[in-house]
Amino acid sequence: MKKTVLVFSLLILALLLLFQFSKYTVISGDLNIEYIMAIIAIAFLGIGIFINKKTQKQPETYNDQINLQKVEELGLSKREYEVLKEVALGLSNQEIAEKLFVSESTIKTHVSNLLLKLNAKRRTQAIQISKDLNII
Amino acid sequence: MKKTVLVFSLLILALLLLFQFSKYTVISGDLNIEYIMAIIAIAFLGIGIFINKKTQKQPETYNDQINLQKVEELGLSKREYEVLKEVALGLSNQEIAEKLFVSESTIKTHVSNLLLKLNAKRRTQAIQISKDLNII
DNA sequence: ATCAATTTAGTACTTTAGTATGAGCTTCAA
DNA sequence: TTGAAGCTCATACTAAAGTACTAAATTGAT
Repeated sequence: MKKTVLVFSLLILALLLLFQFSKYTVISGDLNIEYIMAIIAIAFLGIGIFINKKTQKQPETYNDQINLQKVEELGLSKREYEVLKEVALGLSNQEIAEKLFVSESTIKTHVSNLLLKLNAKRRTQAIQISKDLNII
Repeated sequence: MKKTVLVFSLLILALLLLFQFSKYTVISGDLNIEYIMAIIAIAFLGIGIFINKKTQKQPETYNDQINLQKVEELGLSKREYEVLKEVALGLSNQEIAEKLFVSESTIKTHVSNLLLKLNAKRRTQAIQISKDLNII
């Protein structure tokens, strides 16, 4: 945000300076009007490209966005989904329990339910299925 | 390539048209020079952004090639690497054993060794680490 | 307010995973 | 040919994961 403001401020400044410059040169007759036009055109073409580059986000993950709709379709509850993500991180039930401040029993229950909903036999399979469905 | 030629042709055409237009308006005194400058600036700013968008390539998959060199660095044997891939598919030791026509003991040995080499505590963690290292 | 779903947690159990160790067999390079 | 490395397998463990219940507290919508 701050960068955007800065860039636009500089842009406006550049525009104003160009106005002054063009006015001066036209009046004094030093330069042909075509040259000024060309300079402005090229300069702003460059600025346009520059701005675009800067504001362009890294596309990285636009094709593997997490499909939250699928999560709902599967009937995964908020907590189950949360646990699933921890499982995929490679944590044990005990570690997940500590991370989420609940007992290991609770995590076991969640994992068990989540395996049913994902139609997986093991947590490793659940990870594989989840990746295929783009939900993690 | 064809598109690039087309875009640049249109650009040059636009530039020439602008020159003619500006010359006409300056001579006839219809418009203030500042307005013309502003129009040119904005127009070429837009063109710059447009060109940049069009020429931007999709980075797709240059970062997820399997890094076999890393496999060697880790000291993973051929068989261990094979087992690792099956583990990542979500198979149990028994299932992997059947798939590779060996006993479950053998798979357990391989998995145990592979966890050591990957510095993982569990197979799920091994999957996560392997994905990070781009070896699966 | 009430009902359904969610979250929590427990017990008791079975299954799977993982460790440690020893050992036979094969392969391949020094 | 000897030795290191890799693959195989076994036994005997311990640890972790997963199942099958039951049940209480919480939350959210009708």
